[in-house]
Amino acid sequence: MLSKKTKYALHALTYLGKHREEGAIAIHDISEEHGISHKFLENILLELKKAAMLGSKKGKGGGYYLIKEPSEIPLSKVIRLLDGPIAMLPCVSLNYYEPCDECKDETTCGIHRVMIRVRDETLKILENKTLEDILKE
Amino acid sequence: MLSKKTKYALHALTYLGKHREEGAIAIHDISEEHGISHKFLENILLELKKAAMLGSKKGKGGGYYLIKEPSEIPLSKVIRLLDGPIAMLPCVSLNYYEPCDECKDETTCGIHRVMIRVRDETLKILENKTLEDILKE
DNA sequence: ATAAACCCTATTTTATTTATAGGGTTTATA
DNA sequence: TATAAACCCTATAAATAAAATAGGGTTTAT
Repeated sequence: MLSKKTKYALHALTYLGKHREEGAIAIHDISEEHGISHKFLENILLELKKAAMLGSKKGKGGGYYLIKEPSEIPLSKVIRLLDGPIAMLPCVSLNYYEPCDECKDETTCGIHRVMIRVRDETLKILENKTLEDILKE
Repeated sequence: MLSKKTKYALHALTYLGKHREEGAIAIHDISEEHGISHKFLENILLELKKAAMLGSKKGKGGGYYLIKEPSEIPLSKVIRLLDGPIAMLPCVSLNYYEPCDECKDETTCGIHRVMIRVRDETLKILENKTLEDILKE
């Protein structure tokens, strides 16, 4: 299951995408729209900014805005940033690999093999679907 | 990520599958093989039994054993039993549906739509891959 | 008889997620 | 140039969920 953090991030990005023409959008506007605590959302937006998905403008009238085309923000990137691994097992994670400590030999583990397939199919979707796809109804 | 409970369950089923000819297998044998706490594993095996995947035999020489062909135990069933939903969002779960409380309208939510696709592709694998597939190397 | 194993319920521990708190810095604009 | 609006940072608390432990009762093969 995706964490609330990730869900909030996706909703925030969607909101920023929809209001892209209006320049910087205040945290407040987004947090009210989706009933997210202002401070919690702030942390998330900062992470998105550090990851070069968002830009920000300080001072009165400031806020956040997309600095990439929605088509250039794959969902996989957002999920990995806020949630970590997409894979169902650490031993098949591409970005957060760790051996499973229950498993003796990865190369002969049948569970491992199946989970690689699940990972690949999931990534096929999440790396190709972008914010743009979410924006269009 | 799959919980340890699910991983333990899969390993236990695999072990039981491999030693199917030997009749009832004691918890102890499995917990030693995979370094799982005896009591914790016991809980898991009981759940698997309640779900009609395992049978058990009491008394000296007793233990657990598969009561289905490995080909009749899809991985989706094991995961759902121990971990709950397979979907990435409650609002797209087939077996554990709940509305997302951040989301105003499910029918127009782009995130919802993508996650249905992820769910379907994941299930396509996990419902067709069975214990049998895990058993063969 | 008894030891081995099943069966059950409750509690504790640990980790993770979610949220809050509080304050400092920057900057547009009146 | 004061000030309000918004960014930025670190730390901590509260809530929830996962993992493990505890302890004891019941069944049954030998």
